[in-house]
Amino acid sequence: MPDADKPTLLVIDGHSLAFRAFYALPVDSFTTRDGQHTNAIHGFLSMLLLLLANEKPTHLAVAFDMSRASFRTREYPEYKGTRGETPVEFKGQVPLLQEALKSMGIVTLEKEDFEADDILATLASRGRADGYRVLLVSGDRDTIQLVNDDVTLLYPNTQGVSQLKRYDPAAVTERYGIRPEQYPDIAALVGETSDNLIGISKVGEKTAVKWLGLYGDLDGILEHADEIKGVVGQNLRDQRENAIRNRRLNRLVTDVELEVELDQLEARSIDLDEVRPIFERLEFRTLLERLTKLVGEGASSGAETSTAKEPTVAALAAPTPVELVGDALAAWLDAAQAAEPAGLGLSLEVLDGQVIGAGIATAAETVRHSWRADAAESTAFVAWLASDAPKIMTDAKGQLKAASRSGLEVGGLVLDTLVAGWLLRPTLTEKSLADLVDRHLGETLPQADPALLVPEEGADAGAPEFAWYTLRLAPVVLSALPESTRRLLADVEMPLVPVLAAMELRGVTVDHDELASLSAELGERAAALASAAYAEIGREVNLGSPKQLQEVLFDQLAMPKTRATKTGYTTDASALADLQESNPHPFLGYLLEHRDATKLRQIVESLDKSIAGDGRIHTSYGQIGAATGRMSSNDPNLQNIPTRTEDGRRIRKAFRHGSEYVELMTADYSQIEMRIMAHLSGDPGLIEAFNAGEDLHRFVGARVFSVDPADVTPLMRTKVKAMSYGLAYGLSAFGLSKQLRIDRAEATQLMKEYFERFGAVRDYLRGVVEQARVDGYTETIFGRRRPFPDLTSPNRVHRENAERAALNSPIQGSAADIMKLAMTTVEAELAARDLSSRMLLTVHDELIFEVAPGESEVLEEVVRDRMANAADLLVPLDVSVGRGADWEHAAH
DNA sequence: AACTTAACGTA
DNA sequence: CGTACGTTAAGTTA
Repeated sequence: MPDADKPTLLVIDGHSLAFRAFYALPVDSFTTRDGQHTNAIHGFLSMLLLLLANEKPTHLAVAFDMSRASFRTREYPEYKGTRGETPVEFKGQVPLLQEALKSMGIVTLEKEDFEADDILATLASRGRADGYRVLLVSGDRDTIQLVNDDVTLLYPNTQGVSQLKRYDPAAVTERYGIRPEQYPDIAALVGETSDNLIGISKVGEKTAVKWLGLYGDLDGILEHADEIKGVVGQNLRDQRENAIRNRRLNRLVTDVELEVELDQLEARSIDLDEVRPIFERLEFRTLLERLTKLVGEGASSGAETSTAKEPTVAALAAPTPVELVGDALAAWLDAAQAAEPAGLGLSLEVLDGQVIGAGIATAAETVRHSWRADAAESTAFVAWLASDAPKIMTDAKGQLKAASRSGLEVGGLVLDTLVAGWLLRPTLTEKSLADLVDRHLGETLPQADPALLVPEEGADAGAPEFAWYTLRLAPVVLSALPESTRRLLADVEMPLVPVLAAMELRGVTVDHDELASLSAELGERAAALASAAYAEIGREVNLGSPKQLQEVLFDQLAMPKTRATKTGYTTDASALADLQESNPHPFLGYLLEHRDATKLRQIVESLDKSIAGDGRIHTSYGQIGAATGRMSSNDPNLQNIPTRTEDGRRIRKAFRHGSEYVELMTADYSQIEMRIMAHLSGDPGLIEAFNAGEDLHRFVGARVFSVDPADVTPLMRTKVKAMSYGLAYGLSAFGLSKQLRIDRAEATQLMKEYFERFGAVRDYLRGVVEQARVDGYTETIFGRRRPFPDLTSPNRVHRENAERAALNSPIQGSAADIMKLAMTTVEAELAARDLSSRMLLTVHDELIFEVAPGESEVLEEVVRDRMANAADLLVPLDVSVGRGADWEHAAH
C-alpha cells in the first residue's frame, strides 16, 4: 500500500522534547512579564507547529512520564540515578505545556509505572498493525528499536529542537551499522550513561557492532563469550550480568494498557478561541500568528489530501525586484519616498569589501540597482544615498564601510533594525536579519539552508529582499521599544553607527618589527622557564594543559587540592599563588612565569597577524555585543591589551601614530563608574569627595578610617580603593578579604565602616535590585534597559548572580551611554571644525586619537569639552589626557 | 571538524 | 563567593 494513502500517526515524547528545548533556548528571552519561564513550552510548540505543517498527521498524541519512578526503577533502583534533580524552572513548565496542548485539542497520555517511551512503543505497534504510517518524536535513543518500514523516528540533533533527524531503517543502518531492532543489544553492551546503565568495560559502539555481526544478537554473543580473546573478552565474561540487566531494562513495552483507541487520537481542527487565552498568558505572540496561519491553510487546502512535497507557504513574500537605473530610478525613488515617509528599506550588496549594488524597498515594491563608480546611470542613486532621505538598514556598519571604500556617501540612516532589536532584547541579541525576521515577524527569511527539514523552494534572497524585510521589521521593532529607549536609539546608538564604521576603517598603526622582537624574546624566555620547570619535576609535560598540570601538582607533588572545576581542580594563577604560599615549590614559580610569558606572546602574535597591508590594525567594534550597552572589540580584541606589567606595556609601545600624524593622544574618564554611583545614589559624602577635587581614594580613606586625608597610608588607600571598585560589582566580604588577603572579620569591618560613612550608596545598590525585581529590568540614566528574569529564580546561585549583575548594570551601562554619546559628539565636532586629527580606538572609558600636525591643543580642547559635557551629573566628569609617540607614552 | 572548558588579558 | 567582554590551546565529541 502506498504510504500516501495511509493515515499518519504522530506520537511525541513530551518530556524528552520539552527538556531538549529547555536547554536549547535561553531562559532569558523566554520569560513572561510575571516571571514565568516558557522556553521549554515555546520550543516544544514551535517544533510541533513545524511538524503539523510539514507532516500533516491525521492522528496525534503527546506522551509524558508520570514521574521518575517506573517499573524499571523498581527493578533497578539506580536506573537514571545519574540524572540530577530536574530544574524547577523546567518542572513548572510541564503543566502549562499540557494545558496548551489541551487547548489545541491534542491528546496527552501518561501511564502510572511506565515511561513515555513505552507509550510510544505501544502506539507504534498498534498503529502499524492498524495500517498507519507512524512518526515518533523522541530524544531518547532507546526508541531507535521501534523503527521499521512503517515507523520513522524523528530525533532532535544536538543543537536543540529546531531540527529533527529522520531515522528510517536505512538511516539507522547508515548511522549505527545495524538494523533498528539490534540497537538495544548495542546499548546493552556499551551502556547508557544518561540512564546510569553501566555497560561492558572497553566496549564501545565499534566493538559491539563487530560482535553483533559475528554472533547475531546479544544472546549469541554471550553464548560465544568464551571465544572472545583479550581483555575485552574477559570483561565481557566478568560483566555479562550488566549487559543482561541493561537489555532487560531498555526493552520498551509494546502493550501498555491505554485508555484511548487510535481513532480517538484523530487530529481535530484547532479552535483559535480555545488557544488564545493560554498563548496570550504565555506571551506567545508569534507562535499564535503561526498557528493562525496554519489553521487558515488547513481549512483552505483540505486536510485529507496529504501532499508531502508542498512547501509551507509564507504569508507574505517579497515583491519581485525590478532592476532600475538612471531617470527611471530617480522617478521611482521620488514616488517611493512619498509612499514611505519614515524611510525606505536599504541593503547594499557588498563583494570583497566594495559596493556592487543595492536593494531598495517600499512595502509594495522592491528595486535592485547595479552600481558602477563611473556610470551615469548611477547618478540618481549616488545622490539619493548621500542625501538625508531617511533610510532603514539592518546591520548597517559593514555596509557603510563598504560604501566608504567605494567612495559612496550614505546619509539619512535613521534606523538599524539590528541595533533596535538589540535594545529591545540586549541579553540575547539577534545577530542577523534572518534572526530578526524569525523573532519579530515570525517568518523565515528565504535563504538556502540545507539543514532545514523541508528545503525552501525558489531562489535565495538578495539585497532587494533584505531591504524589504528590513522595512517590515522597522515598525514592529520600534513600536515594541519604550519611549526612553527609542530616544536612546535615536540620540546615541544610531549616530554611533557611522562613527564606529569610520574608526574601523582608520585602524591604528602597529609596528611589526617591535612585535616580532618582543615575540622572539618572550618565546625564548618561555622556553627557558619550561626547561627549568621540567627539571624540577623530572619530566616534560605540556604546561598549557590544565589536565597534565593537575597530575603533576596533585599526584606527583602531592599538593593539597585547590578549588574544584567541572573537570578537576583549578590551576589558575591565584590558586597557584596560594599553593606557593602553603607548599612552596620552585615548579610553581616557573609555571607562573611561563604562563605570563606565553600569554603575552600569544597576544603579541595575534596582534602581529592582524596587521593589514597598510601597516595598521583594523579591529571590529561590536555595538550590540554587551548586555550592559558597552561596545566590544574583536578581530583582534584591542580592549585587552596588557597594561599592568612592564612586558605588557611594551606591547602598547608598538601602537604608533601614522606618518601623516605627529602623536597619539589618549583621553579617559577618571573613575567614571564611581562618579555615576555618586550621581545615582546622591550620597552627599561621595559627591563631596568628587567636588573637593582631591584624590578620591584618599578622601574616602580619610572618612572610613577617621583620619586626616594627609594621614591616609598607602595600605589604607589600597583597601578603600578595592572596596570602592568592588561596590559596583556586588563584592562580598569574602571576595574583599580574598582580594586584599586580609581575614574575613577585617573585610566585614571595613565594609561596615565604609557603609556607615557612605550609607546612601548601600541604599541605592539595594534599591536597584529591589526595583529590578519589581520591574523585571534595570535602566540606565539614558533609558537603556536590561531584563533580569532570574531575580525571582528559586535557584539561589542564579538569583544571586542576577542580583550582582543587576546592581552593576545601571552603572556600567550609564558609563557606556556617556562614552557613546561623547564619541558621536567628538566625531561631529572634529568634522565641524574641519580638523584632520582622528578618533581611532575606544577602550570602555578611554579614547585614543591620532593627532595631526599643529592640532594638539585644539584637539585636546575639543575632546575634553565634549567628553566632560556628555552628561550632566551631580558630580563633574573628569577627563585626563595624555600625549605621546605611542600608546604607552600617551598614557598618563 | 566543531564544540566546550579553563585560563587570562582589559575596563 | 566581583561585573562586562574576546581569544587561545587543550580536550572532547561527532
